[in-house]
Amino acid sequence: MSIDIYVCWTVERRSTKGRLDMRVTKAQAEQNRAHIVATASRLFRERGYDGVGVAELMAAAGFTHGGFYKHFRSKADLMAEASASGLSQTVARAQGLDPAEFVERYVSREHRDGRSDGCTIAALGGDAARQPADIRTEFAAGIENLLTALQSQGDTPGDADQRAARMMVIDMLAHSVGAIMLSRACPDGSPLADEILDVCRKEILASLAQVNSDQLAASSPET
Amino acid sequence: MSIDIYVCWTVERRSTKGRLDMRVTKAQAEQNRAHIVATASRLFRERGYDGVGVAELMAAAGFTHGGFYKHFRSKADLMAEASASGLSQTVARAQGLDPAEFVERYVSREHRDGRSDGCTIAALGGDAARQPADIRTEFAAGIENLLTALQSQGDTPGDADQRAARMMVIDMLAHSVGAIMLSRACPDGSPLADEILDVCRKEILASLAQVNSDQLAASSPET
DNA sequence: GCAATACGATGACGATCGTAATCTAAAAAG
DNA sequence: CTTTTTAGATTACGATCGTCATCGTATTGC
Repeated sequence: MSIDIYVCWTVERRSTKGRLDMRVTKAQAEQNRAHIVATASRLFRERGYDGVGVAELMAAAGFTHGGFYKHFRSKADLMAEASASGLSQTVARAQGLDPAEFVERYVSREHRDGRSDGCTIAALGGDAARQPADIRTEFAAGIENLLTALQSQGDTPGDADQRAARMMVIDMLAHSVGAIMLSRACPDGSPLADEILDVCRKEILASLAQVNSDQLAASSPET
Repeated sequence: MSIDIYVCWTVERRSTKGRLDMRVTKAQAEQNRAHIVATASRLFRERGYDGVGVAELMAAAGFTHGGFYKHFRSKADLMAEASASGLSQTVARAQGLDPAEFVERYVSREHRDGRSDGCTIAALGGDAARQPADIRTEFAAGIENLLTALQSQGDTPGDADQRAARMMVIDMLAHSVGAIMLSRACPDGSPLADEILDVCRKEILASLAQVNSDQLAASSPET
């Protein structure tokens, strides 16, 4: 997943150092741009929007800071794009998972401890709330996409109460996000951090199971 | 609530401008320090730890930035103190509320739209995860205090399964925090933002009611 | 092939960042 | 009363911030 196929020809290029300045194919440039966005998405998740500067970001992608504004109109623009990229990655990973499977992976120590490769909502949701409208719009779209992805795999095949399924998924997502964020706010080896995760995973799965059994009961006419 | 009794003698003082530099009572200094912490707690909640500089912070409190290091060893120190202050405010407000009352106030539009006066966990939890250990320790302590405050008012009077009550409160808190953060990440007038809040409030209250009825059923010996 | 284009490097800009030294005068200590 | 202490203002440090101007060159459009 998220293989990051980007071959580091740029490093080679920069190793030639001094004066061998060479221009780059249109396709290469596009690829470079995508690589910058991917790098930004990772770095922002790790240290927050304000925690990474343009220069450091470009350096991490294998470039100098000068070329930045050939690709993006501002840092805020990149923030929006990197957010969208990260969010769609989360959506892609949720595809084909039923809610219980999603929760099992989402509310886990591995996810909590892997900020840079984890869910953008959990990593940057708190920061996004303070950002301009276009970034929050990306978040809303990402959340909406995640909802439909999770709903499509739900156990409600198809009838009028897809509304109930949507409600269930919204609630489950908020619950899972809250569990991760609360756990991450605690010190690293903290017992409370693990307790929060374990308790919430159990409770969320239980409430999913209960919804399913309610549905079963509703579908059988008697008792 | 949180009346901010701090009388603005400092403004008067600063209006005297130029050369009337006067020293301040030990009690005044202590009061000033507390005021700086309170101002920082509010500003940090509004704009994040990285979103407010020392100079702006001191100016907001009515001082120049020079005196800062007479009160705090570093900005990180103030961040820890401001966090602790904000967290204990949240705990104080939760005192005497049963879980349902807490949820009703917490998972609300008023709370979501009032970042600077709202819960520190919801406002800075995402940022805290990226901060040094001492700040996360403050958060863990604050969360623990909030848990006991909410548990003390729960409907479980006192027996061996206080563990169940604790689990319930942990789960409810993570759920509520997630709802607020998710809603805040959406654009200002967004329907999704309100939908998340409404759905989650309803579901959290429902699950609280169910826990209560389960308890009732368990306490009565037959059926 | 020639001219125009544009990616990326280099360097610099004003502003702001966290931190610190210096100074002043009144409160605290004696 | 004299001395010491210290809260807070002023000023300044070096680093970093986001942004931009300049330039060179290889790619692109003709």
